[in-house]
Amino acid sequence: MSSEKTLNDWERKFQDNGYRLTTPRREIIRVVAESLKPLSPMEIFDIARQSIPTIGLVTVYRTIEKMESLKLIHRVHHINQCQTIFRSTQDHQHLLICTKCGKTEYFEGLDVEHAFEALSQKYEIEITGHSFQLFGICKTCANKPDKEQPSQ
Amino acid sequence: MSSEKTLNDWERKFQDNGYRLTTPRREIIRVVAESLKPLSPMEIFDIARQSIPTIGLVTVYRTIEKMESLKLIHRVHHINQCQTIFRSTQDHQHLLICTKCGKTEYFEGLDVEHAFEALSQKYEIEITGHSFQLFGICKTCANKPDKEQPSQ
DNA sequence: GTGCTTGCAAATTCTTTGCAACTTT
DNA sequence: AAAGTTGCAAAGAATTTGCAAGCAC
Repeated sequence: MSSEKTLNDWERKFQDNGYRLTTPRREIIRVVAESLKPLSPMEIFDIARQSIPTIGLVTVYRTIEKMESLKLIHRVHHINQCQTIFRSTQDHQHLLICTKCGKTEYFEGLDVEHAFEALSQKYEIEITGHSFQLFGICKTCANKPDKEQPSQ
Repeated sequence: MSSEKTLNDWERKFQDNGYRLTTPRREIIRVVAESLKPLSPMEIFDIARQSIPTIGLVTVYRTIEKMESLKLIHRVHHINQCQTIFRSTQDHQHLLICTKCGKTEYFEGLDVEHAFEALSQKYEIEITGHSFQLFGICKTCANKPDKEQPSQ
C-alpha cells in the first residue's frame, strides 16, 4: 500500500471518528504515515515543524494519542528506551508476560531462529538480534477477576 | 535455577568485575534477582527501601546500569511505556528494524501463532497478544560504515 | 455559532550529573 | 590508605494539564 493511500485512509479514519482535520494535525499524520522508521514524539515534532513552524509539541503528543486509539500506529521496542528490567538468562530471550499481574517467565518451545537465514536473504538484512514477548492472562488472574499482584 | 543461586551468581559477577558489594547494592541486586516480574527503577526503589530506608533512587539507577553491563538483566517491552511509534498494519505485527539507520518494515514468512495453543497449555496462560521484532543491519548500512539516516 | 483543537505556560514525572562524605577492599 | 560508592541537591529531559484564543464543521 502506497503511503499516499495510507495518508488518505488515516485522514478518513480521523473524520469518521469525529476528529477534525486541522492543519497541524494533518501534517503530523502525514509525517508518521510516511515515515520509513519509528519516530519519537520529538522527532515527529522536528519534522513537522519544518512545514508548520508554529506547531506545538503538545499537539504532537495529543495526535499520537488519537492515532493510537484509532490503531493507526503502535509502539516499538527500542532497547535503550525501555526502563522496565527483568533478569536475563543466557539462553532464552523469549518472555511470557501476564498483562494483569505482571508475572513473567521465560518460555521454551518456539524456535524462531531457524527462519532467520531465509529472512536475512529475503529482506537483505543481517539479523543480529531479536525481541519476542508473548502477552496473556495467567491462570491465577483468570480465576480472580480483581486486581492482584504477585508476591513481589 | 533457584533465585538463591541467581543471587550468589550475581554477587560473584559484581566482585569478579571489580565492583564492590555494598549494603544498598546487595539489596537492589536481591530485589531484581528474585522478582517474578519486570520492575521499573521506582518499583525497585520502593521495594528495596523497605529493608534499607536510607537507600537513594540514584543508587538504583546506577546499579541497574551495572547489572545491564554485566548482562544480568535486560529491558522488557511494555507497550504503554515505549514512546517510539510506527504505523501499524492490521495483519502483521512483525518488524524488521535496522539498528543503524532505523529503517523499519513489516516482514512475513515466520509463523509463530501456530505454536500459541500448545504454549498456552504448557504454561497455563491464555495468550492475548505478542510483540516480535528482529534487529539487524540493512544492506545500505552494511555498505556504508558511516552513520547514515534514511530519507526520513 | 458551537464545540473541538491549538499553543503557551506551568506543573509533573523521570533520569542524569556534580560533589563531599562514607565504605569496601 | 586508596579507590569505588553513596545520597543529596540540582540540573536536565520528557510528558501531562489548565486555559484562553482560534479554527473546523
